[in-house]
Amino acid sequence: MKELPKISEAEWEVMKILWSRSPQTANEVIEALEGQMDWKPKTVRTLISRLLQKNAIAFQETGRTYLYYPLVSQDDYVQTETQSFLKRLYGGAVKPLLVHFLREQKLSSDEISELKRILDEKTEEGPDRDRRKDR
Amino acid sequence: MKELPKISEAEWEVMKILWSRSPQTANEVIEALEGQMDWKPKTVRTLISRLLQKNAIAFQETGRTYLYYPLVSQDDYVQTETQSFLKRLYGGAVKPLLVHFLREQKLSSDEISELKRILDEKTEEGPDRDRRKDR
DNA sequence: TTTATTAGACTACACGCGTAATCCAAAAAT
DNA sequence: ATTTTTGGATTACGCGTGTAGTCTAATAAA
Repeated sequence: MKELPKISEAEWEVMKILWSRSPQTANEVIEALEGQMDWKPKTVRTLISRLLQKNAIAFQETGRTYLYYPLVSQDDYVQTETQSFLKRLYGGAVKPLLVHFLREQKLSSDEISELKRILDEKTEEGPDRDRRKDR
Repeated sequence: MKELPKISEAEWEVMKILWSRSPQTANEVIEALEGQMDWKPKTVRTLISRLLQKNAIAFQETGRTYLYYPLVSQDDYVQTETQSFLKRLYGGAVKPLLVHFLREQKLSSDEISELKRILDEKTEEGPDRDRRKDR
């Protein structure tokens, strides 16, 4: 039940960098974002500061510079965000979203096969398992 | 390629009311939200005004009051929002999200069956169809 | 050693959003 | 006819966010 700090869209970009590798200095983060985000270095530093305030990241001091690293896991985030997104747009129901995606999106045969496999697994040992051998 | 106006979270609640039935007067919308959102009537009116400015809704004048109705479809919205959400959190890849959901969420046996059926359909006539009878 | 650079801290500022309150003209009530 | 109510328009205000710039102390360069 950890309280995940709210991370804005711009801040998210910084987090992705730190999730992909850490710890990193501000300059490394700035460099990593270069060309992809078109932000001034100061802008990135502001985002880093805000993430610090929010306790989304922390740092180890090494001499005059800091080495930043995430305090929250990307997985936790994706999980939480997905949950609220789902609630907002689909009223919390997973199935409509899945149906939507399965229908609309282009999936390769391989992907379809994999999804089927996963569904099969769930049929085997899901929590909603009906104890009969259905099918 | 229509430019969908950005709708905030609070505004979304108003939109849902109007999508569910329209046209409606401000008071009807206010009433519909009552008990569920705990907003002062003025707050709802503000949201309505902002949606007007954004051209997300419009109205027909009838005497002294207005009858509001949506200018954008919920489907378009869900579609667009889902797309950007997907991009933000899953790097645009649908499969990871689907896998995530299929794994984490509790789906009933019935739902699982339905999803399988949909996948089967896709196997039959998908655009990526590999012409072999993959078993 | 004096000067220039740089990292991080602090400050800035406009816009969107949540959350209303005030103002005004018209309609309804008295 | 005068007063009250009410719908819509306008205004308010603090917080988060995007997007930086300035200030300061310390380090690096000259």
